[in-house]
Amino acid sequence: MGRPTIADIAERVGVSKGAVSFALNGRPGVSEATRARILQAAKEMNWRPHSAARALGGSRAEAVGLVIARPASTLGVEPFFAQLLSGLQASLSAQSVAMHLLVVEDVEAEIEVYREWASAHRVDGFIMVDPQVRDPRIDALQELEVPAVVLGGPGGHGSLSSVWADDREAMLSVVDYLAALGHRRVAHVAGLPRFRHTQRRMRALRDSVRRLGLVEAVSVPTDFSDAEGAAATRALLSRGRRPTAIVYDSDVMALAGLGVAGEMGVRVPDELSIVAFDDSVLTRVTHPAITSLSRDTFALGGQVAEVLLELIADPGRRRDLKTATPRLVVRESTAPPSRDA
Amino acid sequence: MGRPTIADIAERVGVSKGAVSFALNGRPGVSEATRARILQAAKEMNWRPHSAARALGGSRAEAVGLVIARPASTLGVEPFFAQLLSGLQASLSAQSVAMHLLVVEDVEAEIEVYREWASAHRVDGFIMVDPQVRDPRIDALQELEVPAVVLGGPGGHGSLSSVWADDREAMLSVVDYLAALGHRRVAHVAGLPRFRHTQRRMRALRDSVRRLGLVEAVSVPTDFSDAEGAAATRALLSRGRRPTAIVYDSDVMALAGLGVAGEMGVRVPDELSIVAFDDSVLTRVTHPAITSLSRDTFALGGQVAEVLLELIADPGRRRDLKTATPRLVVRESTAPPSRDA
DNA sequence: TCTGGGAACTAAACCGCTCTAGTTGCGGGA
DNA sequence: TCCCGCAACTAGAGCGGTTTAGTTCCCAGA
Repeated sequence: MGRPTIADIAERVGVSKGAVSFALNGRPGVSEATRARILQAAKEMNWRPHSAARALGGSRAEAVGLVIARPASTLGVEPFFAQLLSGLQASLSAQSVAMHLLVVEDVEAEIEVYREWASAHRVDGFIMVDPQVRDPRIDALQELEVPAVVLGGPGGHGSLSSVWADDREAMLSVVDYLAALGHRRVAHVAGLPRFRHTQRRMRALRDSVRRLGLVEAVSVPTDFSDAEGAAATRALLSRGRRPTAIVYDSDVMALAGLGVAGEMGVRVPDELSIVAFDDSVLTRVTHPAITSLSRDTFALGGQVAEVLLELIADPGRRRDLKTATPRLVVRESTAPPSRDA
Repeated sequence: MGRPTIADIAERVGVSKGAVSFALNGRPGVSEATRARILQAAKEMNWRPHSAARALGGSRAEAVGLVIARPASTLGVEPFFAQLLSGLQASLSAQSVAMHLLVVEDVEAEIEVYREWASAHRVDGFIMVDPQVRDPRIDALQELEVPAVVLGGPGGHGSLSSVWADDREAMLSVVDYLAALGHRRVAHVAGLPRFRHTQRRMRALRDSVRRLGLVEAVSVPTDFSDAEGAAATRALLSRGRRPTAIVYDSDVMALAGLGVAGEMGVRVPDELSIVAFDDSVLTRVTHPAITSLSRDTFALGGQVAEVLLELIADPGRRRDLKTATPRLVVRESTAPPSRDA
C-alpha cells in the first residue's frame, strides 16, 4: 500500500471518512474517545495530509508567494534580500507555511505570476517588494482580492497592507550627523529612481540643504550594482570641489565606493566620509569599517511574514506596520572633514 | 461566476470535459479544429489550470523543493546561496516550475520536511545541498523514491544524482600557485568539517605538503561565519612563525581575514597573501582586491535545475554531472612572500 | 409513555482535473 | 454490401480530502 489516506484510517478504526476528518482537524463531531483512537491510528500509520487534496476543497494552500522582479544575477549580490528571506522563513516555517519563490524579468511578468498562482490556489497570499511610483502591481493584487503585504511605504499601496521603515527619517539622521561633523558638501549615490524608497531618500536629502546650510547635496541614481556605484563615486571624486561625504543606498555600493577612494588615493575618513544605507557583514569587515544605517532585516522579514499570516487568517483586515527606523551605527569611515577640503 | 473550470469551457464549446482536458494538454484525442476552438474559448474565458486539482490526480506539482539546514541568519551572509538561488530560478522559471524554499534548524528537521512535501505531492523533486559525511538525508531521499539532486560530490550520495565541482582539483591549483610564488607556510581557514567539500579541501592541502615541499600546511575549521573567520586569522597571525599565505573557504571569511590583517598591521599582499574560495562582488570591491577561485555559481544553479528537471521528466535516470573546476582569478591580494617572512 | 433535542456519527456530494473504458461515426477494403 | 478499424469524442470513475445533510441513539422533561 502506498501512503495512507483518511479512508484507510477510517477503515482501520471502523468509522467513516468524515469522522476521521473531524478528529484530525480538531473540530467537534466526534467523541473524545473516538478522536483519541483515530489520532492513534493516524500516528501509527504515519498519515500525513495531502496538501493538494486540501487545497482542492477550497481551503488553504499553506504557502505564500514571493515574486521578485530583478535580474536574477544581481539578487545574489544583495545581502538585504538574503537576510529578508531568512527572516521570512523563520516566521513562516514556524507555522509550517512554505514559500514559493520566483525571480522574473519585469513587473509585468510579476503580475502574470500573481494571477497564475492566485487562481491556481498555489499560495494563500503574496509579499510584494520594491514598490514603485504608480506601481501596476498594486492594482493587480487588489483586483485579485488575495491577501498581500507590500514591503515599503508609507502610502502608494492602495488598500493593501504594508510594512515599512521610515526612510526619510533615516536619511535625515545621516545628514544631521554629517552636518554636525562639519560636512557641507554631501553626495548621495542612490538606487533606482523608480523605487519609492529611493525617491524618499533623495527628497529627504534635498530638504536638508536649507535647514542645515549645506553647500551641496546631490543624488546620483544608479541601478544598485557595484559597477555603477563605483562609477558614480569615481565621477564624484573627479570633480573640482568634491564632496567630503558620500551616502550610499546599499552596502555593496558603499564597499565599491570605498574601493574607488582607495584606488584614487583619497583617504577615508580623513578626506572622505562614507555612510552606507543597509548594514551587513560587508560594512563590518572592511577596513576602515563603514558607518552605516543598521536595521534588523531579519526581523523585518519576520514582521512581514506575521502581517501576511494575520491577513490570511482574517482576510478582512488591513495592517500598516511601521517598523523601527534604521539607526546609525558609527564606525571608522566617518570623521570631520579635513581643514583644506 | 468565479474562475472558469474546464467544465465551463466544455459547456461553452459544446464538448465533454475530457475533450477539453486533452486539448489543453496537447495530447491526441481531439481534432485540430476542435482543439483550436477549445483553446480559443479557454483564452477568452481567461482559464488557468488549478494546480491543486492537477496534483491530486497524481500528476506533477510543478514545483521543486529546496530545504536548507543552516541558521537562517547566516544564510543572508553568503553570496553563494543567493547566487545559487538565482541560477536555480532562472532555469526553473523558464519551465514555469516554482521553488518551495524552507530554512530549517538541522538535518533531522530537513528530512522531516522531505517526507512531508513528498507525501503531500507538494513538490516533484528535491535539491539537497551541503552533503555531509554519512549523511542521513541521502537514505531518506532514496527511501522516498523521489527525484533528487545532490549538490556536491563525487561519491557519498548513494543512488541519487549529483552535480559537483572538483574541490580537490581547485584546492590543488591554489596551493600550486602559492608554492610557485615561493610560499612555504600556507594556512587554510576551512568551513564546517562535517561537510564533505570541506573535508576534500583539507585533504587536498594535506596531500600537497610532500609534493610541493611545504614547511607548514594547517587547516583551521570554522562555522563559515565572519566572526570565526576573523578569530582564526587572528590566531594564525599571532603565532611566532606565521603563515605567509592563507586560503579561506568562503569570500566572507576572506574579507574578514583581510580586515584582521589590516587591524594587526600585517600588509597584504607584502606580508600575507590571501586567497578566497568562492568569488563574488565582495572579493572584487575590496582593496586590495582578493585573489579567488571563481566559479559561476549562477550557472551552477542552472545546471542543478536542469538535472533535476530531467530526472523529474524521466524518473528512471541518474545523472552525475561534473561542472567546470573553479579557476583561479589572480587579483591584488597575492604576491611572493617577503624575504624576511 | 411519549416527545424533543442534541451529541455522535454516516453517507455522499463536491472541489477541478486526469485518464481509462467505451461509444459513435465514417471511410475503405473484400 | 458488409464489416473492420481508426479517429474523435463522451461518460464517469477516481485523486484525498472537506463539508453538508441526514440518521441513530440516548436522555431529559412533560
